[in-house]
Amino acid sequence: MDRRQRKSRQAIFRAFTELLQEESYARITVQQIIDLADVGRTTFYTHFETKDALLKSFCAEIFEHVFSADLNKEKTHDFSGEHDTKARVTHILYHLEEHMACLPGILSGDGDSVFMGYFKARLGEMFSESVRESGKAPYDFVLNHRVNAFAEAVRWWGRHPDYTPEEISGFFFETVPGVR
Amino acid sequence: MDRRQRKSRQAIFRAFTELLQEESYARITVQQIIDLADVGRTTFYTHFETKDALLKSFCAEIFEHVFSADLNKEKTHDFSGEHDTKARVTHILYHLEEHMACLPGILSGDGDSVFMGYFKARLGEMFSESVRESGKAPYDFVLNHRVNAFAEAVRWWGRHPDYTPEEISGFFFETVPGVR
DNA sequence: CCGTTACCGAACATCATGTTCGTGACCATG
DNA sequence: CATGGTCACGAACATGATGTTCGGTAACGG
Repeated sequence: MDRRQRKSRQAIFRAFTELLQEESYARITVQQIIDLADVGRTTFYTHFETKDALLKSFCAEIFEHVFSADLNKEKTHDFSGEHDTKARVTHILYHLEEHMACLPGILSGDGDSVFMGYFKARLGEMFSESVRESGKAPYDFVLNHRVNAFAEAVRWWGRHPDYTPEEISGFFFETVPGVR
Repeated sequence: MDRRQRKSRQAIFRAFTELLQEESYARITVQQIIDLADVGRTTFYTHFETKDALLKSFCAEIFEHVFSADLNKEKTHDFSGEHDTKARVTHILYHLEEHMACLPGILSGDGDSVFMGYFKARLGEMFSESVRESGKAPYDFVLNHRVNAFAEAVRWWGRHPDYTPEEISGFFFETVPGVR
């Protein structure tokens, strides 16, 4: 890829992350992004079709990072049973922590659905095998509950950033029993 | 209040609910509302400062209805302990069911935060006494989890409308143990 | 060195929100 | 019924954001 392309793309992402730490996604304008990134308006739109497309790429990149790192670890260790899931969850939290500063900006208002959409899809895969059909509640309901419980735990974390990943993980497993 | 005022206000609400059943809040324009309500643009803005203000009024009205009816019932019966909360929850679900058709429109994308903001605030009050400090997880975390679990149960219900309020209530208490 | 490709920036089109204003209809009083 | 005050009307306007077009310029890579 052309060096100029990389530079522009990088500058846009950089500016975007910076803005997200001070303002909610909905209130960030393309103008602010291109001013801070110091690229032309046209350049922005050749890289990203819309503002939403930027957010999507951004989220996709975060989660690829967060979850692929997790998969590597999984290959290396290959635990089984309860311990494995706990380790994975904690590990995910560690990787999410790196992007913590952006979370409030993304999660407030409009960007929420994009971010959570990606996140919950990934979590759904991860928890899908952990649900046992036991009571009357449909599989779907229970899976949905666990996915949301974890997503909300992360959101809660964003408002109480002083806790460690291990603590958050602990709170989650304590509050949502039955996860293996 | 002037009859003309009531008529306009009612017409706007009516049009809004109707539109919400077919389109997400974010995609509904003021133009659509005033066309369907058959009122002037000026009229709309004398009744509601902004489009968001309309949504807020709308949500406020729904929840006043849903929760105040619940409080009446509470006064009449005044159960205590587990049974009471279950009855209240089921009752809330019954009242929410009346507005079910609007939910997908409100919950997708932008309106979500307004609706959920109101909803969770109310639920927070309701569940606040039900949380016992037992494990390591902070009170705040546990309360947040229960509130969200219920809110998400309602959202799930919106995607699976064939279940009854009792069933949803049952799923909720089965999935989230420890609620009194 | 040269063709290709990306960037620039200013202007433009479009669309939705919210405002202004003069006019006319309605309503609650005397 | 009369009359003053309130509300509704609609067209035009201001604003602000998104996304597009285009001719010119500079950097890249072979």
